[in-house]
Amino acid sequence: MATKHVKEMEALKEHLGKHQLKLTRQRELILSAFLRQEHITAEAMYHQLAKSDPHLGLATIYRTLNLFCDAGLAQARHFGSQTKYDNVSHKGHHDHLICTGCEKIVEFENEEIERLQEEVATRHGFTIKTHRLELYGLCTRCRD
Amino acid sequence: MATKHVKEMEALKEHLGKHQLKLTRQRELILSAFLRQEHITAEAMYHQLAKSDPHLGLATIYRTLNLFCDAGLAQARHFGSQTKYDNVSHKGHHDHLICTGCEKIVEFENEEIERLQEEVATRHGFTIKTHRLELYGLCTRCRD
DNA sequence: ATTGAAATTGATAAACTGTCTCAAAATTAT
DNA sequence: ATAATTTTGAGACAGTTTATCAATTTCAAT
Ligand SMILES: [Mn+2]
Ligand SMILES: [Mn+2]
Ligand SMILES: [Zn+2]
Ligand SMILES: [Zn+2]
Repeated sequence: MATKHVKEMEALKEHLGKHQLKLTRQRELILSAFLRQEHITAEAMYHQLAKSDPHLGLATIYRTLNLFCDAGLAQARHFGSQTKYDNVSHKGHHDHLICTGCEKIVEFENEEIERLQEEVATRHGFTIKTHRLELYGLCTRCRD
Repeated sequence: MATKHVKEMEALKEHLGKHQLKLTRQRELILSAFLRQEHITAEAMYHQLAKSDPHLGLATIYRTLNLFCDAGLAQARHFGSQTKYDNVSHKGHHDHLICTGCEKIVEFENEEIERLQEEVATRHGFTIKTHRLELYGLCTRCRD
């Protein structure tokens, strides 16, 4: 465990240092759980961690996942009814294909689309900071 | 008022007819208000209509705007914290540029992007039903 | 190692948005 | 007009996330 997720841990520590925040047992725990999962919700992580740490509060998980967003490790996504926290620390930015049949999520990047987005923005005098592209449909399996 | 929004009124009536729903004073009122605004929230409309119709219930507005979505006149968007109802009756499908400085929203269409989306989906075995593309950034005015 | 200021936590209350309930009212077909 | 059916409005309720605050933990300075 000391060998895994070192880079992300460093990134977190750097953010903490810059904002006079502290490194706690909970933050380490939640980071480790976060990096082990994709597109996880705060509640899902709460129940998952409750098995080994029954007293970890839900509020702490929300706070910490939001902290990861501030630190640039995570990004909040609004697919279903609950916010999903997406790991963007090792992968860079990416967008999503979402199957409305089985909830499967496929990540993709397409720099041609990204380029055209810039073009559209420029044409309207905008400077893009972020964007969100989600394609909803049916995967192969669910189409049959 | 009899001359305006006739087409949308017809579309609504057609949907009502097909689903044994009734045409009420509230539905006419809310349709008219809806077509007068862009990207409006249920609450904003509630307060707006309260001036002339203090007893129009918030639930009725939510129900009716959702009805418009079913009828294909409206589309729910999730920009801010509240759902915005977007008029798609006369315009067709479109995506959005959103200024995080002044909340300005610019609509755009780009069939090249749409085509590339299809391509990405196909490559992953998906059949797209809908999609959502939102570009967040600063407009000309807010950049200075 | 101890101290103490500052940040964090966990439990829970509260906020917020949207839907559900249900009796009363309105609509539409007969 | 009558009656069957749908709709409405008021408020209760539900789901998700944030705020509150006393107790605990961290960490920098002794
Ligand atoms: Mn992702
Ligand atoms: Mn729009
Ligand atoms: Zn599927
Ligand atoms: Zn602006």
